[in-house]
Amino acid sequence: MKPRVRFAPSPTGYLHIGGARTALFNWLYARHTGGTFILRIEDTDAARNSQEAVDVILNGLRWLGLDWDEGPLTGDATGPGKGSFGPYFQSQRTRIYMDYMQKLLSGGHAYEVQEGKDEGTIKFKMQREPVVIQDLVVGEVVRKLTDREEVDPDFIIRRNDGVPVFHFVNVVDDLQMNITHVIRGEDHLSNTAKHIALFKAFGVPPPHYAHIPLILNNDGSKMSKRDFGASLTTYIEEGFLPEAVINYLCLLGWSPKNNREIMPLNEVVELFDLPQILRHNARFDMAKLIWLNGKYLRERTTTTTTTTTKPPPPDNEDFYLLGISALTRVGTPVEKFPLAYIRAALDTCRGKFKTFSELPAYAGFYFTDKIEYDAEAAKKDFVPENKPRLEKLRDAFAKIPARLGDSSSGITELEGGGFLAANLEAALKETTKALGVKAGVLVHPCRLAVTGKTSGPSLYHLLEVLGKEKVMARIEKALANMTS
RNA sequence: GACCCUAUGGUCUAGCGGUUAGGACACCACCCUUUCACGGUGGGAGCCCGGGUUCGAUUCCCGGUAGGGUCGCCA
Repeated sequence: MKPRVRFAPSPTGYLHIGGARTALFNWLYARHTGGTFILRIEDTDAARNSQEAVDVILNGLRWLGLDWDEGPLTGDATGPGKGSFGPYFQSQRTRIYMDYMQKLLSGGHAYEVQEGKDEGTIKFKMQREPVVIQDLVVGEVVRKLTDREEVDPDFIIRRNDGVPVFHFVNVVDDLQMNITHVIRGEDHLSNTAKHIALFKAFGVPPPHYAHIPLILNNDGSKMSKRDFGASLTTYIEEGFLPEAVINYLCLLGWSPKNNREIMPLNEVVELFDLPQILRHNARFDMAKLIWLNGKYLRERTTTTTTTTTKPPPPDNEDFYLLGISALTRVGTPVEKFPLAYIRAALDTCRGKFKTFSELPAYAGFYFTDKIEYDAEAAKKDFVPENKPRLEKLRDAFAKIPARLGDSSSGITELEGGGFLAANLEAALKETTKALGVKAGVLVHPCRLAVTGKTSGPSLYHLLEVLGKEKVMARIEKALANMTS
């Protein structure tokens, strides 16, 4: 029988990065074995459930590329789904729960509490002996009763308002949906004893269990909602590439064991299996994710192109889209600039940054005329002796004719002789020669004058994209700032 | 408090009875370069502690310590 696995999140309004990895491992196992990956929404706690909260989960999984074979198609609990074991929202399965609850009651495995603090609830008669759990990741675990359970091992499976509780519905669903392998976070390991007892009471063998270690913060503390990076939404918004996030998640708690770091998902699908999952928790290392993201980003957009060279790689529309949204997100008025200019500007940034969130700081100078000079650099570069040098450079640039339409059009150009990177470089080199200085002597003050920063895209290409008008104005302004 | 899981550089990991303990991120230095980034080269940094078992333990066993998890009318 082919494995049937499920990811069963509760719609809390966000998708935890650890939950995303649980989904990934389930998905990987299903794809590796040719089994079925099921998405089930555990929305029994009606109070805080909403369609939006479910959408967060669906969108997150879709963004990661984890497609499910059975489960809801929309965030609407009463809406359409696919698969023949539905409904896939627990809120829609009351009938099923009532039937199974009845089975337990009539079989003498559960009873309604008549008095005391638990009055009105239904409790499951839990066994008093230790439960043996055969875990595919952890191995054999003998779960003994805790001191409190020693007093009363029975646990509530239906609240006094009639709503069945997690342990019960979880088991009923897994049973009714023919789940063969339960792959979930290790936080459920202790609870598994209850689940196994429940399966036993229903007279069926429990599924195989595989408890995967948790993801902790970089300092080793538990990762909760508040911690940066805990929510998958963050990665979507910060402009991470899904393939980088997936790749990183694969490497947390699992290893290809051949020193490989960057792996396409289909290769992971081939190699992945449950027994080789690590047994210890992993700390989340944002720096490594960022490095991976940079790798993928560069792989996708590595060609440095400008208006004057060949057209940008064809399938990189999303590079512009992601770039524009990153800029817009922090209030950069990109809409005031022609698309061709924006694209040309973004092209000069290709391969230079690791996440799109770095872009605004990196390329902001393209979209504002208020250049604020890096104070330390200004002290170093805007010195009296550099003033005549920068003036010389300005004069050299002045001799180069502007492109038609200049700064606003971005693509129109003069035949070979305009304000282009190659010509600008030649002019600068010539000036340095005349001055008898090294290129850096002119490059640094020029870059600072035009961008306000000490680092950024290729100077010549950036000047070309900016256009003669802006370049000259910015150099003038810088000169005015310098004392002779 | 009880119960469960875990323990290789700062982080992710390979190794699991005899290895110069391997790789990656991060860090430092140098090279490349118009800056930055990329790419090179080199470097510092590790088997949690204590007992066993063994000719020999990072590797096996026990204890401790530390971290994490669970014991809910949350999931």
